[in-house]
Amino acid sequence: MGRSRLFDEADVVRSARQVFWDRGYEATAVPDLEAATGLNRSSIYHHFDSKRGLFDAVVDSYLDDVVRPRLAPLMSPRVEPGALEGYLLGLQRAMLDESTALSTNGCLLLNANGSALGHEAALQTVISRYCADLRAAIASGVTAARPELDSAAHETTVTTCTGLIFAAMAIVRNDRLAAAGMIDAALGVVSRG
Amino acid sequence: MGRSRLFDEADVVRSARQVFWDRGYEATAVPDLEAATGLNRSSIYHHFDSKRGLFDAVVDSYLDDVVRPRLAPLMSPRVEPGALEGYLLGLQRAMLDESTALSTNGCLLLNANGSALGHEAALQTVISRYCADLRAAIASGVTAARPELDSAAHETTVTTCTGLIFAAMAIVRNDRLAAAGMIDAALGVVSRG
DNA sequence: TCGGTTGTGTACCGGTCATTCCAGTATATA
DNA sequence: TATATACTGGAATGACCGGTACACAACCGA
Repeated sequence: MGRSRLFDEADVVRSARQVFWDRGYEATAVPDLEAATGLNRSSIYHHFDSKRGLFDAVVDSYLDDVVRPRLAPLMSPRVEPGALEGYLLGLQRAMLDESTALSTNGCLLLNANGSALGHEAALQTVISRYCADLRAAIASGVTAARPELDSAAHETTVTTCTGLIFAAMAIVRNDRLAAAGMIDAALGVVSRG
Repeated sequence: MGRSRLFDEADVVRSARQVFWDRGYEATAVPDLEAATGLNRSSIYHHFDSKRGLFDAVVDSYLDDVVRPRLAPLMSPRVEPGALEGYLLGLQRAMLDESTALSTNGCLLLNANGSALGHEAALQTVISRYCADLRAAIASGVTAARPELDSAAHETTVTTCTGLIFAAMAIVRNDRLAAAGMIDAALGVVSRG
């Protein structure tokens, strides 16, 4: 059945992810992707069809490898009372560690949302689902942490907590400490408010 | 002293602002700017030195014409108790009105922060100052609205309110109603929490 | 060993990028 | 009116963009 590929697709997508995450879609050139992945142009186009095709694979891997692992404890059928606090502390820790892509670049999808790609229907759908999933996970965490809240207070707490996470991811590129402060505020809202 | 210019600089920068705001810096081409401003390439380069020079002028005009007017009631020496609520309601109204650039594009500076320009020192400085000014304005508004809060509660309220504004601006492109919900949460935090 | 199939490398494509040059035009001062 | 100065239009610049064509290399099943 022909020659077998010489690269590991997951590795390639991860390398490409770093570049897109760092520079954004528009500012990333195909030669940058060649250099980062070690793949030749023709291989990239053979396996991913286009620069955009590789970006779509990167988005999938971002959701699978970056977003979901962190969110997993909040998406299980039985959520621990401390799961949300654990999630927030883990996020804060990553944001304060300047060696992580999260702290230097924020959220790949929120960044894309603010770029020209943010007006594209296909990506909008992905981002909408991402937001909905994140919000649902936070809601589960709030339910587990604060089961006594009435419906309105629950809703407010979820919105505020989710918003502070978005805010932290939007600003972490510019000011890590400010982002950490947003997460602190989220921790406070969950535990006290 | 030679020929006088045939265009109004404020008009030109405002037209360019719409394009940069909509597409982001990288995805905006000089021909797009020619079409939007009505200026020829040579005039653009003569007056603004470069695409980047025009973008810098656009950033200034964004701060002067978009950000500061809204924030003005919160930056005066005497801030009304209802000033922050008024600011938040005005922001929410603009975000729900699909004909505004704010609702379709979010914040020009936060979008730039998430693009490749976000790694550039010069723009980082501008964005840091913007964040600091916004936070200071919110702090004045919180002081006026909730003078009874102790220092810690004041700080938490300011952080939460500022964060929810960032969150709303980060997500409004994708989901106007979600953004409006964030502002609602901010209103709740200011009035009750 | 051999045909068919898949993966990879080199070279190239037309198009567009930001930028520059320069000739020519308009105007303010002298 | 003369001249210096500022502004503008059009054409051209080299570099780079994303994408493609094609030959060859490697490997599978037979």
